[in-house]
Amino acid sequence: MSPSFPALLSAASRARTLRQLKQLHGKALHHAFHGRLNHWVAVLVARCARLRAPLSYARPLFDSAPRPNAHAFTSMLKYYSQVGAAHGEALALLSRMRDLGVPPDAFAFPFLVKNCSGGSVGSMHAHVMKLGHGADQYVRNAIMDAYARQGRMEVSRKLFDEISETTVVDWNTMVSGYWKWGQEAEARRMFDAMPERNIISWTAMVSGYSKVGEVGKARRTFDSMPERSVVSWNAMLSGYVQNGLAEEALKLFAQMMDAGVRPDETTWVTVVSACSSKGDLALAESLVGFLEERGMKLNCFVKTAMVDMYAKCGNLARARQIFGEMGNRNSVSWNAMISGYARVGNLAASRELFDTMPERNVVSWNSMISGYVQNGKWTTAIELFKSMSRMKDVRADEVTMVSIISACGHLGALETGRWVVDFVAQNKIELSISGYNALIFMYSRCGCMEDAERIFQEMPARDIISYNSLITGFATHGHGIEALELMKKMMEEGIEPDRITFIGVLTACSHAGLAAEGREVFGSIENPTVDHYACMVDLLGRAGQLDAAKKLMDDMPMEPHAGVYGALLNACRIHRRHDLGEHAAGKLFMLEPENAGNYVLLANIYASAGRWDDVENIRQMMRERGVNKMTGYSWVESGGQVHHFMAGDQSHPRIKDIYKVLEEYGRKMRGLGYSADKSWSLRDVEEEEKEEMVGTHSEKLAIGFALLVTEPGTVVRVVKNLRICGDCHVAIKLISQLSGRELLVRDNNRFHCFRDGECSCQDFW
DNA sequence: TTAGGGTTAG
Repeated sequence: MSPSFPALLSAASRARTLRQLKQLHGKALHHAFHGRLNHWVAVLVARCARLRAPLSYARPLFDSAPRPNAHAFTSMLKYYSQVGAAHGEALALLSRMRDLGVPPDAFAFPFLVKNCSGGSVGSMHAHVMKLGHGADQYVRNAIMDAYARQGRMEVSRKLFDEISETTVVDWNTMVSGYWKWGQEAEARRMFDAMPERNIISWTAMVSGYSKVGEVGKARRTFDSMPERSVVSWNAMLSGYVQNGLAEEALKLFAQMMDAGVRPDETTWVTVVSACSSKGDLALAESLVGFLEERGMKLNCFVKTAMVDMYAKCGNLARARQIFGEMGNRNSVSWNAMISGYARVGNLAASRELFDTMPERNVVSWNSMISGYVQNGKWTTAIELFKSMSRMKDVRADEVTMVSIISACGHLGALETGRWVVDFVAQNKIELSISGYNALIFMYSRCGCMEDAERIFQEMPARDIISYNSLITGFATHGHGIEALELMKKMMEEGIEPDRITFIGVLTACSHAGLAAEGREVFGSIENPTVDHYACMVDLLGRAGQLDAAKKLMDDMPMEPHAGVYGALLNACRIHRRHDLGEHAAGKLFMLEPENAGNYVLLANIYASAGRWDDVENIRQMMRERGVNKMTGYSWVESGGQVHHFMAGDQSHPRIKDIYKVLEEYGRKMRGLGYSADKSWSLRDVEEEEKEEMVGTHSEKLAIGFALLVTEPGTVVRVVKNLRICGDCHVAIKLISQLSGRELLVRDNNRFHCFRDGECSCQDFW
C-alpha cells in the first residue's frame, strides 16, 4: 500500500537528508496531486533550504509548481538568503509573484530584506508599508536590521523610536547595529536603558567591546553576566584571539572546561586559531592530541582552522596532509593552503592549488595576488589582477586593491597605479584605513608627495601605519623638516612613534642634513635597535662626522649588522675615507660575501683615488669568490608598461630603436667633449670585462632612457634599484639636458628630479 | 522568519 499524501507531506517536512527527500519526491510523483502539487513543492523547497540542497535541485523543483503559492515563494526566498544569492534573484522572484497575482506574506519580507543592498532597502521598506506588513514585528525588525547593517543608524533608530511596544529583539538589533559601526557610547546607552536583557544582549556587549579593542571592558561585562551560554564563552574567547591575546584565550578556555561547559565546534575553531596566531607548534600538537583523546568529530570549519594552524606554524606537510584527508573542503580550506604555501615562498605550490581548485572566490584571488606581492613578484601580481578583473563571477574588493596598489608602489609604476585608482572609483570599492595607507605608500614610492599628502589629509581616520608611510615617504625624498613635524603631530594626536617611525625620521634627517635634529631624535628613543644605530651611522657619516660614526659603532650595545657597516662604507665613499672604508668593507666581505654591491663601493673608493691596482685587486677577489656581477636591473615605466633592462639585454621588442637612439646620444656626448664611449657601446660590454664594474649601471640606465625618448609624449620616469655610479650621474644629467624632459630617478631608495641637466636636490653627490 | 560566537586574503 502506498502512503497517503498527508503522510508523505509530514515525512518530507522531517526529512534529514537530501537523499530521503528525493526518494519521497519520487514516491509522491506517483500520486495524483489533485491540485496539491503547489503545496507539496512548497514543503520540499522549505526542506531544501534547511538541508542546504544544491541550487541545481532546489530551483527546478520550485519551477515545477504550476502556480507557486506564497509559502513556496517564501521557502525559495529563504533558500536564496541562506546560500547568499544575489539580491537580484530575490527581486526576480518578487516580480514573478506580482505577475502571478500572489501577494507575498509577512514571512517573505525578512528574507527579501536580508540581502538588500545600497538603496534597495528603502524601496523594499516602502513596499512593505504598501502591503500593510509594517507593523509585523519580524518584518519591522528585519528592516531595522537592514538599515543598521548599511550604517544608516539614524533611520534604524527612527523606526525603533516609533515602535509602541518594543521587544527585547528590537533592543538587541539596535545594540548590535551600533556596535557594527563602532558606536560604543550609543550601544552602551541602549544597553543601559533596556527594560529587560537576555543572554543575547549581554553577549552582544562582550563581542562589541572586543571588536573595538576594549578587551578589559569585554571581560568585565562577561564576568558580570547573570548567565552564560557556550556562545558567550565563544564570544569572549574570540575577543581575546582577535586582539592578539592568544595566551589569555587559552587560559579562558581552561576555565571554560573547569566550569563544565561543553565546547562546541565554534569553540574549537576559536581555540585552534588562538594556537595558529601564537605560531606555537608544540601547543598545536597538544591541542590536536586533546581533540583526538576525546574522539571529537571535527567539522569542515575546525579542520580548516587546523590546516591554517599548521600552515602558520610552518608545518606545511602536516597542513597538506589534513587538507588531503578532508572529505568536504570548502573554498576557505583551499585558500588557507594557498596562503600557507605563499607565506613560505612556495608560489609554485600555491599557484598549482589555485589553478586546480573547483571554485575560486575573491579570497582565493586575493591570497594568490598577495602571495606574489609578498614575495616580490609584483608584475605577476598585477597580471593576475588583470585576468581577475576580466572574470565575470568575481569582483575585486578592498583587499585586492591593497595588494595591487602596494605592488604598483614597489614597482614605482605610477601609470598603472593611476589606472588602479580609477578602477577603485569606477567599481565603487570603498577603502578603509589600510586602503588609504596603501595609496600613501604608492604615491610616496612613485615620487608624488603631493598626492601622498593629499590622501593623508583626505582619509577619514589615520593609524600609526598612515603616519609611518608618509614619514617614510618624506624621508625618501629628503623632506626632513616635514618628517619631523609629522612625528610631532602624531604624538600630539596621542599616537606613540614606533620602531618604524624612528627609522623614517632618522633617515629623513640624514638625507636632509639635519644632523643635530637627528641626534636629538635618536636620544629620545628608549631602546634603540640595531636598525636605529644603522640610521645614525648613516646620518653622522653623510654629515662628514665619520669618526663620531665609528665611535657610535664601537659603543653599540649589540653587534653591528651589515646595514651598519654598509652605511659607514657609503659615507666613506662620499667623503673619500679610504682607511675607514677598507675597514668597513672588510667586515662586510665577511658578513655578506655574496653581495657584489659592497665590492663595487670599495672599488669606487679606490677608483676615485686613482688606485687602479686596488680596483683590479677587488675585481680579482670577486672572481675568486665567485661573486656574480650585479643581477639588479633597472626598470622604466612607459605607456603603462614596465620595461626591465639588464646588462647586455637584447630582449626588448624595440631594441633596434633603442640602439639607434643610444648611438645618437653617444655622438652628442662626444660632441660635448665627453669621452664616455664605453657607457654607450652596449654591444661590447659582455666581451669587455673592463666595463663590468663601472659600465653596467650607466648602461642599463641608458637603455631605459633610450626607450623613453623613443616614446614621445610619455611621462619620463626611471626607477633604479641600485646605487648610481659616477658615469650614471653624467648620463642622467646629459639626457635630461638633451631630451628636454624632466627625469625622476630613484637611487638607493631616494628620488631625484632632473631638469635641464640639474638635480633639484643639492646633495646629489 | 528577527537579535549574540567560528576558518582564508592586506
